[in-house]
Amino acid sequence: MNISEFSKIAGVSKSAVSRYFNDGYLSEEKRAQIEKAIQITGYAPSIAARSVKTRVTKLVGVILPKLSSESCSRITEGIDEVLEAEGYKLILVNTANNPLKEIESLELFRQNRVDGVILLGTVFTELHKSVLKKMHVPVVIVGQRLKGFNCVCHNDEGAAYALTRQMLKNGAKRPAIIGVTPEDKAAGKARLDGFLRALNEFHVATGGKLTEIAQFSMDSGYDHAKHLFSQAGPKPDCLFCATDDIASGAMLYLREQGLRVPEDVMVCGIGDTKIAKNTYCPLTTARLHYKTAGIEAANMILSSIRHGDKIQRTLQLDYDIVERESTKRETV
Amino acid sequence: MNISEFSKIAGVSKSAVSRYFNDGYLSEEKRAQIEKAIQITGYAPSIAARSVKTRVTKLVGVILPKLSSESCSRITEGIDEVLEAEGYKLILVNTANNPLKEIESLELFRQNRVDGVILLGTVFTELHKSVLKKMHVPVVIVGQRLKGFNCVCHNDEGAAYALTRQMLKNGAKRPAIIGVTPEDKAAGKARLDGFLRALNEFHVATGGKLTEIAQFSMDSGYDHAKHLFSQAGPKPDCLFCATDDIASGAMLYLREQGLRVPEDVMVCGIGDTKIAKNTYCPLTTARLHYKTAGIEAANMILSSIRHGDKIQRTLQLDYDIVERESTKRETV
DNA sequence: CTGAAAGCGCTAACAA
DNA sequence: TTGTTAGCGCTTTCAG
Repeated sequence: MNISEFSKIAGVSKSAVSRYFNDGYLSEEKRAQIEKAIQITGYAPSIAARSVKTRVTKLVGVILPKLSSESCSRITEGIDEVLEAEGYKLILVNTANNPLKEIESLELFRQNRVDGVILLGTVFTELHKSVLKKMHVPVVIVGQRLKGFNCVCHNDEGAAYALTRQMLKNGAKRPAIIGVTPEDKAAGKARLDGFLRALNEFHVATGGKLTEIAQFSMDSGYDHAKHLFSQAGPKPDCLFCATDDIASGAMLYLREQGLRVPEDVMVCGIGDTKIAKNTYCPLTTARLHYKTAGIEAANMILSSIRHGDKIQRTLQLDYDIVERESTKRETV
Repeated sequence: MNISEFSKIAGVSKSAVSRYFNDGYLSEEKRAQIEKAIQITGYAPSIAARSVKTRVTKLVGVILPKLSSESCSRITEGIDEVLEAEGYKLILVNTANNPLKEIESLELFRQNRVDGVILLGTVFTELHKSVLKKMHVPVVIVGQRLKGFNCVCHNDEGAAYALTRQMLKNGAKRPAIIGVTPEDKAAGKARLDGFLRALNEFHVATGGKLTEIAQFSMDSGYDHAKHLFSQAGPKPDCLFCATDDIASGAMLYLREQGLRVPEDVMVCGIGDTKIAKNTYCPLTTARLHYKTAGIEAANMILSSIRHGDKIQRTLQLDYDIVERESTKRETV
């Protein structure tokens, strides 16, 4: 069923039908006729054909590294909340942590198919930047800051600093970190920087052997805790983890080894995801506002789509420290 | 840049360009010319215009109740894995547990925009069924069974039965349940049925006061545990929860009250999500194969799209019992 | 193997 | 207000 056929059934012209589904500008009679015809036929206009003419798709592409991670899904939920209210739908690409797929997807979105792209960023290569520069649709990056682009990001360095400082203040003497790749400027580099800044402030040596680089997962946290605590020499007495998931995995290992949290080892994570409340020793962490980040990113992309904002902006959302038992220690 | 303009730059006809991006029926020379022109111009064909002609969008709609739930995101991940390999993209609708939005989205997808729809189902009303019947594109339902439609679902009743039976076998005498609305035939009704079947088998009375109906969340689990344990009369000594999240919330309450798990109260959940491993007393649960469900649903929709299968099928995936500490009890 | 031309379903400018 | 008409950018016969 197409518009011509339908317009005949409704007894009006094609334009009338088009107007019905668009601006309005229509008499009540025609409107009623069309409505009746819709009841009968179930007609709905083809979005593809409309897009050819109008050049708008009402689609926004969302590229993310791992859909089943709580942070990504909460950001995406925020994005969707705003965009769906404006009649946009999300088209999703899960790159499964494969940077090549990020590039591919950007290329795919480059000229058509979507009105804008939101990229939940991880690692940016030169290739990324060059592809991003060539985009013909607005782009917003979430979770990272990249000069020359619209970004919504967290205060990663500040959160890591505050958490580490807290552990040191509570009496920890020998801090270790399980971070992620510093190629990830936010979750990797910035959080490491924050950790180091606190160490520096407390004049604590930063033993290189006490630095692990993990993947974004519980299992990886477990493995790296094992590695960390299997080394010769004095054991760490506090552990800063780049994410709650890593922290939860590390805690699983500590428990296995009969090491008490926080008495023997303090632990903290970042994110304040669901797991933090539930670990056997409730996890101190920094709440990052994932959903809000999604909402703000959606607002930015909307504004770019509508007004073609040429001036780029970076929005940083702050964290809240959530202190639970995993970093508390009675001062002796 | 459109195909006409581009074909001039490439020095070939529009048809040649179209063939390049489709079947290929093209000489090497022309192919090379086109490739060179692409390098220069960055031309890519408009998907919308293609869809108008071919009537395929290479898009599959996914409707789900809550993106940020681990089960939904894992199912979606499975769907994406299969579909993206076949060149399809996902268009996502997060209904935020609003059944009206399910209907709206189905209507939107009814005639166009997507080649197929995968619905992560919750509660089905008559309206749902009538809208589903009118769909002009293939539909697959995940997580529920609905006669007359393609479904991929779990063995909810069996899992609930096996878990409850386990607790009873381990010596529990006074079982309680925190379920979800029985309008949800899978997570609500079937799991309650399984629970009751086990009680029946062990000749345990099913005190109506020991049945709570919660939402799908940790907080709700907490609240309903509180309600359950605040009642007069003997307290339950084992607690079957419809989901891991509910169980984790309930456990938080028990801990607050100084009730030990499993010594005072056994607890189990369903799903085997990340949280189950991390609760202060590791949670016994039934692993449901979410990602596999997504993969199978994607295969089904692909098959329907391609061969227009008219005969409907229901695929049930079985569970695995994962016994952790929360249901263990030394027999006295 | 190639190009001309018709037409997919829709929107929007224009004339009425 | 309304209908006619000329495209939007592409695919796909069809004749060469």
